[in-house]
Amino acid sequence: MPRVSDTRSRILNFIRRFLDRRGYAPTVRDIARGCNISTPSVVQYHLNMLEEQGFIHRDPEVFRSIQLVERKREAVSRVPLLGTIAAGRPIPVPAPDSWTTTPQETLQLTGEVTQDKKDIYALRVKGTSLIDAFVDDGDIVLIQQTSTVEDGELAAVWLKNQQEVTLKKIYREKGRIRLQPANKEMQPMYFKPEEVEIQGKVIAVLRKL
Amino acid sequence: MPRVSDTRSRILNFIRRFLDRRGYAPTVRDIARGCNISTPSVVQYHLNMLEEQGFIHRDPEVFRSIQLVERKREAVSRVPLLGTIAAGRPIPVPAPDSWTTTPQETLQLTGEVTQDKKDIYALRVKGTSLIDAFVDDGDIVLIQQTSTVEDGELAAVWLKNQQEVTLKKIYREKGRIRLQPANKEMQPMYFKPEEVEIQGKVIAVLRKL
DNA sequence: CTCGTTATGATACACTTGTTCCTGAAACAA
DNA sequence: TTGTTTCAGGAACAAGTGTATCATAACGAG
Repeated sequence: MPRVSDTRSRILNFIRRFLDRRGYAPTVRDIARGCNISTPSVVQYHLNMLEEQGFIHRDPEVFRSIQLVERKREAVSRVPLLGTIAAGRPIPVPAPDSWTTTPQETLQLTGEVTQDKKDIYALRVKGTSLIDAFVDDGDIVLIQQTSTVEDGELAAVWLKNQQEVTLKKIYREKGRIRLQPANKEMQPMYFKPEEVEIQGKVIAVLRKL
Repeated sequence: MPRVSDTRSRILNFIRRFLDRRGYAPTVRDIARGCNISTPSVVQYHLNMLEEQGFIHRDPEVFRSIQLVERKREAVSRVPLLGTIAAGRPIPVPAPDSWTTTPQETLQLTGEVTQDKKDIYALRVKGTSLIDAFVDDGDIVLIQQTSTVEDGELAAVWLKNQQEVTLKKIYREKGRIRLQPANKEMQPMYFKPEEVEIQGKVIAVLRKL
């Protein structure tokens, strides 16, 4: 982390305040006025330095394009709440392109929660069929749509014979698949590979009270 | 919610995509190009309509000042992670002013998760002593520091005699306090009012996998 | 049909804004 | 000294940009 000169930290703070209060970035002349700098060229000079040092990002020639790198991690992504997950119903898995177009309920979550994963969606849990995964009625499950699940990861699994969905840790063993409940006191279940259908990977569980 | 014409919803979607991808708002000419509109004046016309209908906000004469009203709630707040919650240890409850001063681990969460509550902090759960509240080892519990808890709310409770902390729904009955596990199959416990100490209210539970 | 509303189009103006080029001061090392 | 780096100030340019004006088309209500 390079040191920041006095003027530059004043500029950074001004950008922060400006973004918080106005919702968009300041121009070089806004900064000049706000930091008692008499000319845009000085601001331009410091902005170039700040960009070199990795504090901000700008798109050349684009007005009001200053972005704070420190706020990139606070990026809020909108996770579509696609439906409910219940014992006797398969997980609804629509086409990814319909996620953004269809106006539906969305959760606004930080990367802190989504862990910066892409292609994730949320489902609300209905019923107490998932208590062996410590997931209660009303909880929200964040699922990453993926076909490849590592051994030991918590997966959303559709059991074809039982016509039932569960959340279990998955282990591939010779000739069979072991589904291990998160609750260590419960026994694992074994299935043939063709009996289970992996719907996705559970990224997070959110319970709002 | 007023109806949105076809062109206007296309414009709205374009603004959404532009904000997501670039981090700042488009100009009227950006929108014109992106929505196959031949002239800025048409975009201007629709932007005025969208502002009247309350979908967007603009600062007059300011470039790239379009803001989506639907995204006003995305405010990110930093929630301090104050320590761990374990069976045999009381909940650490430091003075609120030390939350902001001491540099510690913080979670960046949207109002979606914090439910816009104030005075909240987070604790990481250690051990499986809270499984009767469907809270597993490693989960993060968001707690609002408050002395008043409504009946039926999930509270963080310190049991003085047992020297133990639990998360239970609290009910005040005549001469005693009933602590009801979230797990409906488990039996409630009864205590004298002076035996329990309410530390706060559980706002949310977050499990990252 | 006529009329009013709504939507689209072309053009132009005035201002905003990023950028560049120049000068110069201050600090510091060789 | 000399040269280099960093920072500040002034002025101006070229392009970007919000906006206004006028004209025209589409469309439904009466």
